[in-house]
Amino acid sequence: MEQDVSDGRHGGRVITRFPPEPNGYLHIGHAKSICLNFGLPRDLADKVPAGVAVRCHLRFDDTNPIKEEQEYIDSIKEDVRWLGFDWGEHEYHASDYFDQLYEWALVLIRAGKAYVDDQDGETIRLTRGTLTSPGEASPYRQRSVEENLDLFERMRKGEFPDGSRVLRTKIDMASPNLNMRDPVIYRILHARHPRTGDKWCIYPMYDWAHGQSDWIEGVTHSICTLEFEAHRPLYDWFIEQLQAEGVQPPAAADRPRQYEFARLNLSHTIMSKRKLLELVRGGHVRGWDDPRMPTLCGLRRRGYTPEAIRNFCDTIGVTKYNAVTEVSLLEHCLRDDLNRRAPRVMGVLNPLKVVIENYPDGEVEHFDAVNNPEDPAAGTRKVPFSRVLYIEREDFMEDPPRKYFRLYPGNEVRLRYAYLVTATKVVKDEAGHITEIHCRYDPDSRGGNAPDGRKVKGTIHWVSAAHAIDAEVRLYDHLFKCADPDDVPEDGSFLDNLNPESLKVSHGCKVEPSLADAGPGHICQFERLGYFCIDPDTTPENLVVNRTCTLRDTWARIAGRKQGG
RNA sequence: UGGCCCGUAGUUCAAUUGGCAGAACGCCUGACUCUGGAUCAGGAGGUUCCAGGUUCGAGCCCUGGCGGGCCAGCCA
Repeated sequence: MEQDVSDGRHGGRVITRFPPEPNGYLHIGHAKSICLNFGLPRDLADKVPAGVAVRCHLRFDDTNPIKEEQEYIDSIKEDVRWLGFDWGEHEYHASDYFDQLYEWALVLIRAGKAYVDDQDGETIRLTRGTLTSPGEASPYRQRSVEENLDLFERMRKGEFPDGSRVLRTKIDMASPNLNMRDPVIYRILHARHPRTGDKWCIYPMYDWAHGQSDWIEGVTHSICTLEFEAHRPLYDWFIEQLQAEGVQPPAAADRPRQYEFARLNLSHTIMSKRKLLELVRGGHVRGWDDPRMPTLCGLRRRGYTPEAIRNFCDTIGVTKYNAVTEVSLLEHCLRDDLNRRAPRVMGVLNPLKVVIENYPDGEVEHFDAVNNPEDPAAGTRKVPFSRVLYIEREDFMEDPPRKYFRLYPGNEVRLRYAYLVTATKVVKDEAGHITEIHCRYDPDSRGGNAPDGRKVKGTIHWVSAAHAIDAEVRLYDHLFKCADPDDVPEDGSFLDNLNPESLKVSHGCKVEPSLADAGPGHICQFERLGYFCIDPDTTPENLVVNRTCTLRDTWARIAGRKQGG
């Protein structure tokens, strides 16, 4: 689509825009649009002669002051930057064009192509007709230019209450495209605008503001989602009418074209701003940045990286087919990126005490541990080892099934980077719960190498009890328990599909001391467990860690398969 | 029941614009490994929604169906 354009149209210029309405937080669906709009010109930059404009604007579609807030504007800018995109000087607001839009509305009125309608919203709706029947003309449709000019001026001055009058364009009440049945382009809203304050009490509708904003900015490719397809004839109509009246935008740009693509749908989550808001308001999540939310700030807190999200957006492609992408693809992109960058550490989520019987009490050794096998430049670190350790409770079984090659009585495993140990004794409390394991270590296996070359199947992670840092770990799962949360019976709600186990908090987890210096946002891999990041809730007394995602776990699949029969 | 858009592997997308239907993810098998991770190799998986037509040749063009989406805000 865009290749055709780079060979000729618009003089080679490619100017796109990302046009959020500042009425909520950006989510992964917006990321698709951001990557598309910013990515297109970025990728074309070196294929175009010097001096030819190739860029993406950030434009806030702030035409409805009732729903929009500065808070959202700030968060949107932060999120777009975080994703790795830069709009340079090209930050705009539809509200920047309110004066121009007003002037152009006058042009339409003078040309007899717009009129003030005194009917109320209900009446306008009723007379618009239906999908199969034409609408009826408003009794005010034939007002004189002078009367329209006068009324519109008085609308602007604030002489009329909200909802009493609107400015409509005169197109075709019988059009099969409902958007062409004399759409409203101005409504009266006595509301304070975050940017223009009380200057206006009439505000342009989306259709009137969007295309003309594109035109003013010299946008060449106005890329939006599928539901605006039916608006394209209107988009074109406005510009054609203005051109017919001899209007040119200040920049004298040729007219922009609108293109549509399918918005992102992700399984196991929802993307609707309204429903997201419902989750927040209803206390089903802790806020917009809850790590289970598909919002960009939620994903960021969860430990997602901009690279992972961008790669995901590249992978899913762009079509007009209304598709549902599996979350597993997003998670694959996440792991792919984290695998390359996340430093490895050892952490024990569900600690089980291990005493090395034949290891001297009070002695401490430090072993070299590789920070990232995928990145030699990441170097190594020292990990302390002593007589009393913690291992993962799941890494010991008193009575193991076949093909279980972790610790069990009599079996030898490797404590990663440290020693080979063999379980000798199981200690239990009165209730029969295992409270600790005793092992013997092979002093000749220092560093984890079998002196005689004997094969040791299992390698498990551990943390020295005396040196461990306590941590609270938050384990996340999909927010919804089924692929399509909106798939509910007639009287049901998407809330019925919330996954009750989407958050599990583990207290008393033990992590290696190297994590002491890491601050909020720090990402790492707990070996064999998954990727984790430090949550902003962390205090000097309480380390809080989010599990970003698990590692791919073949054993869990095998075990699950057996259980499931 | 009007108009517009879309139908290719379980999923997301390709197919040099009419020339042997492919990739990635997922799934399965194997190799390797001091992460049961990663990596590597292999495998299964298709009536290209259906039916006609044009053509030497159709996923692609034409006609008609079927299925899905969007549109009746003074939201965007």
